[in-house]
Amino acid sequence: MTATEQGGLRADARRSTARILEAAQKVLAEDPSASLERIAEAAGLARATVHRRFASRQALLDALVQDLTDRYLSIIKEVRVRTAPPLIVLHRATEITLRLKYSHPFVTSLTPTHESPGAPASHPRIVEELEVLFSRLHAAGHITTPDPAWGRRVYLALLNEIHHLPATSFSLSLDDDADVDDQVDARVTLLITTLLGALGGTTPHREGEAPLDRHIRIGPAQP
Amino acid sequence: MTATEQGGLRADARRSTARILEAAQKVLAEDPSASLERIAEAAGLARATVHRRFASRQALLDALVQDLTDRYLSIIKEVRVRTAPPLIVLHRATEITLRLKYSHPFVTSLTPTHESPGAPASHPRIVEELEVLFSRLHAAGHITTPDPAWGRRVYLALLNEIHHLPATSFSLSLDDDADVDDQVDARVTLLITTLLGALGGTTPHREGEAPLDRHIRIGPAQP
DNA sequence: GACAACTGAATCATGTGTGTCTCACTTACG
DNA sequence: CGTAAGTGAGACACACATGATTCAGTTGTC
Repeated sequence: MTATEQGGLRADARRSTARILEAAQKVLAEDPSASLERIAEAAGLARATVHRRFASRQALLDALVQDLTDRYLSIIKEVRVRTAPPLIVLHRATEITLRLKYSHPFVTSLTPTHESPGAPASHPRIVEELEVLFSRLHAAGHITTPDPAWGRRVYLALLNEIHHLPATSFSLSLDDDADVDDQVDARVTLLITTLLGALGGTTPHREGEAPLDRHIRIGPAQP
Repeated sequence: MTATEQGGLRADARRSTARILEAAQKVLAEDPSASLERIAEAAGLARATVHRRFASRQALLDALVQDLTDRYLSIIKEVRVRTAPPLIVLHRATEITLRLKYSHPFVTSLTPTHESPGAPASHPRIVEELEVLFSRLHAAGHITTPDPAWGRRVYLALLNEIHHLPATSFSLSLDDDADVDDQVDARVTLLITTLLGALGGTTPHREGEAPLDRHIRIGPAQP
């Protein structure tokens, strides 16, 4: 059900739609105006099939967004935006979002109004979650910026930036799974450090200090 | 000479090129894939004329970039990137860049490789100036981030973000000249405050404090 | 295994943008 | 003022993406 309501379709038809969506990701990520021909080719299908599964180009794009939104909303539940400690939420949500940006590079640059640069905002529920998170961060004192909208914008901008940051900055290959995890962790940390510095009253990243450690207090008191 | 080497062209021909470039700005800013037809219309000229002045669509886009780069490089000289106090440089350069982004909204989103999101980087000399500025900021202790590339990226991202920030955040109309100045000043201040916080060891914007005052020391000592 | 569903390949229609060309006209400039 | 340069309007060729349609062959499913 991740891929936009598949009705009483036959198994191979479902496979086709999935392949098309996946291929569209890759191709459109490199060239947002790529033709359906090229998408079909990348999917190993005939162009006619693409037209059969999606009534129009726009319908395909919509399905792409829908698919991503579905995935995102289902994953983001685990983060417990309203109850978990806000810095934990920030960390986990960032990680999830970043991973999604890596696996679905195109859709994340599809925000209809480019009110935000290239982030998976747009969807009202996602924006809402963001607002909750940031008001909680503010209430907890991790953020002191008066304008909450600015805070969210900075976050999304940095998210985008950290996403496009070349891998060489972290000097690791992208093939190995473990390395990918390291990549993500390093990026998330850098992003959060930067964000809290940008918006917060705290003084982040003085040489070799892990800033989260000073903010996060979980579980029973430590002696 | 601001508009790409005009050879021995007649006066009206030069006017046409200027009109086309100006119209292209407006039209392409709203729709980057707008047809030459629409650009010609916006310029009050026939489509044929556009083709006469610019051999191809790509040539027009190149001219657009060239034009902006020329303007930018000529203005940026006044900033004295290498000699003026780095925070002053940062402030003035930001203001200039922001104004340019307002008056030339399209080209600023034309960076060929989207290595950076929508900033007027790309051109090697501009990148170079940026590097100088940031290394000076770092040397002066205003920035403590180890990775200089990340600093530049954050700056460009924030620049872009502050540019697209809706005017309502500052509650002023965009028609009056004075108001525009206020807008720019407010935005530049917010950007620099955020940037220094994000990258620096200093603690920025605690309620109602003007952060620059703590960093900038110009002229003779104050009693 | 039979039938329905799905696919591939090929064709056709349509729309749209680009770029060229011509010709009557207007405008700049010496 | 006269000539050369520039423009507007229209026609034309061309490329390319989208979308519909048809039909023979393949594949899922009951």
